Amino acid sequence: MFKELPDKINFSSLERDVLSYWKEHDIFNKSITSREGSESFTFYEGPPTANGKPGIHHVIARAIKDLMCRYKTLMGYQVYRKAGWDTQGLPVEIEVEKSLGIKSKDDIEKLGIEKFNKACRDSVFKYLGDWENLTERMGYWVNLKDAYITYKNEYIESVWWSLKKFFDAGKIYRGYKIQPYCPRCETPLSSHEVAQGYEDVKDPSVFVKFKIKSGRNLDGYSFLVWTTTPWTLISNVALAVGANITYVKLQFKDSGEKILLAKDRLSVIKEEYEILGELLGSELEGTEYEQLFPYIIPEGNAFYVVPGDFVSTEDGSGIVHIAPAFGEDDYQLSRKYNLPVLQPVNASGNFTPEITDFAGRFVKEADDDIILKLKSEGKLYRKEKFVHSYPHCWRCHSPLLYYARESWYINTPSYKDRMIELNHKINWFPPETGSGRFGNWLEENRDWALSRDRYWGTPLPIWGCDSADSSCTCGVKYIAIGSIEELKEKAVNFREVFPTDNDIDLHKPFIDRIKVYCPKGKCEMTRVTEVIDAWYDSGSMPFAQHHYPFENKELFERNYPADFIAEGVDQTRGWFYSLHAIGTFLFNDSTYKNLIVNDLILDKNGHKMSKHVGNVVDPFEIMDKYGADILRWYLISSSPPWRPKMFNTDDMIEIRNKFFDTIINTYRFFVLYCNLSGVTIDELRKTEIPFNERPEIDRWILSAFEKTKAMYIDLMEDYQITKAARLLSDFAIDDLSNWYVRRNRKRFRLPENDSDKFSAYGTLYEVLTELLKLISPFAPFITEQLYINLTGEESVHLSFIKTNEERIDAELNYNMHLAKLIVQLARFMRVKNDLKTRQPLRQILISATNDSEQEAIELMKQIILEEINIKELKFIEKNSNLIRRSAKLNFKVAGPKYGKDVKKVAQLAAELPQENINEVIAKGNTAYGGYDFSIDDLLIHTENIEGWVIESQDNLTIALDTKLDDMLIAEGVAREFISKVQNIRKERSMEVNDRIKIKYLGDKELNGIISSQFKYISEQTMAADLKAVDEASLNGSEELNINGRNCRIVIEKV
RNA sequence: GGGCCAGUAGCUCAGGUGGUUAGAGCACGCGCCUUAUAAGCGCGGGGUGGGAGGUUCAAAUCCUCCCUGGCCCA
Repeated sequence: MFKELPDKINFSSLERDVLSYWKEHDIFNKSITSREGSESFTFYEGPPTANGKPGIHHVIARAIKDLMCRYKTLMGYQVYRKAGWDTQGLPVEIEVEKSLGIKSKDDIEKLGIEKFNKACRDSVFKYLGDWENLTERMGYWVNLKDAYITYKNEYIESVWWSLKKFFDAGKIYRGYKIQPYCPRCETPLSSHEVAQGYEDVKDPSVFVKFKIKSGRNLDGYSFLVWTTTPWTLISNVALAVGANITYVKLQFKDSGEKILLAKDRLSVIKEEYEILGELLGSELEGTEYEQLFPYIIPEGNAFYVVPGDFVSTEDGSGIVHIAPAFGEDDYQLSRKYNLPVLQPVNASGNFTPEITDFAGRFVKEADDDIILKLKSEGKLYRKEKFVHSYPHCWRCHSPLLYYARESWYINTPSYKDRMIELNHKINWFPPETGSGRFGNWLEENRDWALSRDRYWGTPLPIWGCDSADSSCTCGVKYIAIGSIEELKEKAVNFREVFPTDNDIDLHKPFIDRIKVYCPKGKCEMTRVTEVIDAWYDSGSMPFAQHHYPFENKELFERNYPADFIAEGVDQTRGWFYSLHAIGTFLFNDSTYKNLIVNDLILDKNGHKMSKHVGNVVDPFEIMDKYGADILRWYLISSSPPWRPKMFNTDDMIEIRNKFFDTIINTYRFFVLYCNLSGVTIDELRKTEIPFNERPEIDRWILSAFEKTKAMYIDLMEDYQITKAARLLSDFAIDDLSNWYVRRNRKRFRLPENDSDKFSAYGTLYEVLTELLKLISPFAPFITEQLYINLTGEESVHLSFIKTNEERIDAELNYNMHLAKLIVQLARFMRVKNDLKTRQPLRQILISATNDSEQEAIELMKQIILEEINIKELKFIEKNSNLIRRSAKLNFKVAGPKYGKDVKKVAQLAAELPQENINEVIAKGNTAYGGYDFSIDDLLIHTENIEGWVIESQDNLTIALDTKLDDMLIAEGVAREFISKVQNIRKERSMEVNDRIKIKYLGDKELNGIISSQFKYISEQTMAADLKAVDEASLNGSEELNINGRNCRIVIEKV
């Protein structure tokens, strides 16, 4: 007996049952061990930070990862799936700062780094439970027990190994550069961190007047200068102009004030003016002006005009203010012209005491007062506010400042070309993310700002000579340490800091206490203070997760590079980049071969989900309500994952009703009849009918299924998961359920030993079980339950997808397509002529366009006739002169042939006389209006068949014989009567094999018809008794309308 | 300001190497089929294919510009 399903399935509880089954039977583990020795499919898990709650957007990425891994397992690959956690870096520190009520680095120092880092370590897995629950509940198979954790010594050691490689190759250097800097966290940020944090803000936009000191005929003029960061004006040392830009001298009509600006930027001047002359930027070079804010008097030459090739006339005034400490271009210019650098801002972003008016104030907040001061001194021309996107700290949301700072860099541009080259090998889904967003990023690759002036991170394993500048003559400034072993060897005081190996903790503050000997042995070295960017940690996971190269060498090599990764689009310049940058250098190969990028999940109305707005969807709630299968199916099938998705729960109901209920009901149907007739799995095996002996319709569904499977595999191999899901849905609903099962219901009720019945059982069984395999990567729960019930095997996820492409019969598929088309047309005609399908008709007449089509229809005859309830199918001779046809030009063929004449030719084709049409059908071509038409040039439609009502579509034309005789009418009545009885049975929830007694009373004619159809009606309705009775025996009767005749009826269960 | 993506029915989405009635599902109305189905089928209403140009015999599809939205960058 097959297990029956309850009428109402609670997906959520079914899924929980499956989860405990998996756990109990260790199915996940078996899905890996059972593939021992097979080719491996390598997947890398991008580590999430477990100190934030998981959301719905995590479900989509994990659903994608899971389904590809499950699919590859079904295809026979061995797929290791090691989980991982990103546990270090600023996000963790910020959480801890919040919970400890700490606001700055000073507070951390006061608390003590040891305590602070311990708190970080403890907080890392704050939401671990939520993450594990989500992972398990949604059915994401990943090995959580053996997860890599980035703060572990082993992990850090591998990272050190890689850093030493970079260092020894001369790729890591200490540099002085303008960096985006978070004044709150007091640390520089890497470019990919900056990329995370753009926000729209309202900033001041001011035009300032710089008064010219002396110059050729420029006395009394001021330079008009535009800036959006007034606070940097205090540090101004120069102005830049474009050498080839034309500038104008103008005078305001009202005030008489004289101003200089680029000619192309005159639109910024609002009042009336007069132009007094033009000159080129190059002529302005060297012009001196008065210092705007004389708080600090710099040494050396300053306050004059220099040329800058970055100056444009796109916005502003065409004159750019230069503050070398606060801009990349500015800094480069200061190097070139030996300009002084004014840096009156401290590490917290506050003005230093020299700036008397603003001392101690945060620079951005001083903007407004600086503007006021400019105004009161008559130096302000105009101020506005404007909204633009400005980088903010991606964790604490403070606006970033651009600072000249010293820190450590990786010289990634030195191998940028190789990164670009290797990127071409990667299959990006969608490709435009790889070529556009990622490709452009590589093209403009910058040095990776590696170091962070923070605490909870992988310490940069670089030690510097304590006396490098003065007494020491060894000449070794810095060395990198690449392993614990190496550290032990070179350390001065290893056992003092770490008495035993168990005490080793590579983090601050301990590691900072270790001194090492200079390689020349003369002096001691101290570790630099910085930790590294946490993105470097995650980008090291391919090797660090296996503690390579210290352990698992072979394991790593077998699993590098990854065949597949998947994450959100926000990782493009995050994890995708760090993997690529590290992998390219270390292994000279792309770290991943294929990747699926998923976009954001928005709310129903296309807005970003945010706690603030309160439109966040809780994945647990959704899974409780609809189930993980449906959620997963929805996320993958509703639109390609790389398009922003508007999350709408209504769509999930539709998916359940249409797709999942159809699968489940197909299963129910199969099980119902198997159990009724006592057919078991064993019996199915014993009674298997050879493929070639099965009826056409069985061979058709198997052929259609194999075709679907082949397409599915093609799509999945190409990571087209959305199309694959839709394909399965279409097959299950249209072909399997609504055509095959519906058409063959009767065969499932045939008497016991009928081979036709066994063929139907066997066919449906096979398609159903195999189909469940294909669906299982997407919806792992329900498929598991049904598959186990059907096969008695341990798990669908341990099975193999096998192809039987030789069963694909293209001709048969086409024939069935034709049959469906004819059926559709016939139904349409019935509706038009008010003839319901239950009324049998005498004959259908079909005009086939050619012999092969006629043959095809002949083969499908039985199916067509049954489906539309017609007695006979006949063909009209294709050259019968009863047929009136019309022709239309086939543009696709005729277009290229006739070119400009095509319109004229189309006109001729439309008016082609009947004889010519007949000729072209008979001979293949005909001459008309000076053109020779071949059959391929034309689309021929049947307009009419004399004496018939017809309908046509494409090349098919059908006619119905709508005349009824007594026999047909009687049969129609019988079918109507049966249908009514069946409906009553259904309403009363009778079992399929319950026997009944029917008493009825109609008019004389109706009674006659029913009794003449006695056998047919009794059989169909499972009636043990069917008799006409009189008024008196009709207690509790129901009133029926049988094709316009009244009839009363009583039905009783026997 | 630059890059990428999207704009097709009230909603969600197909199609897209140019070929002349632009499709599906949901929702709405009418009808049909059915003792597996909350399913299915037919018909109907519903579309300036974001807008404007251009190339072409022919553009939803190719090109240019613009508009709107999203993401990314400066």
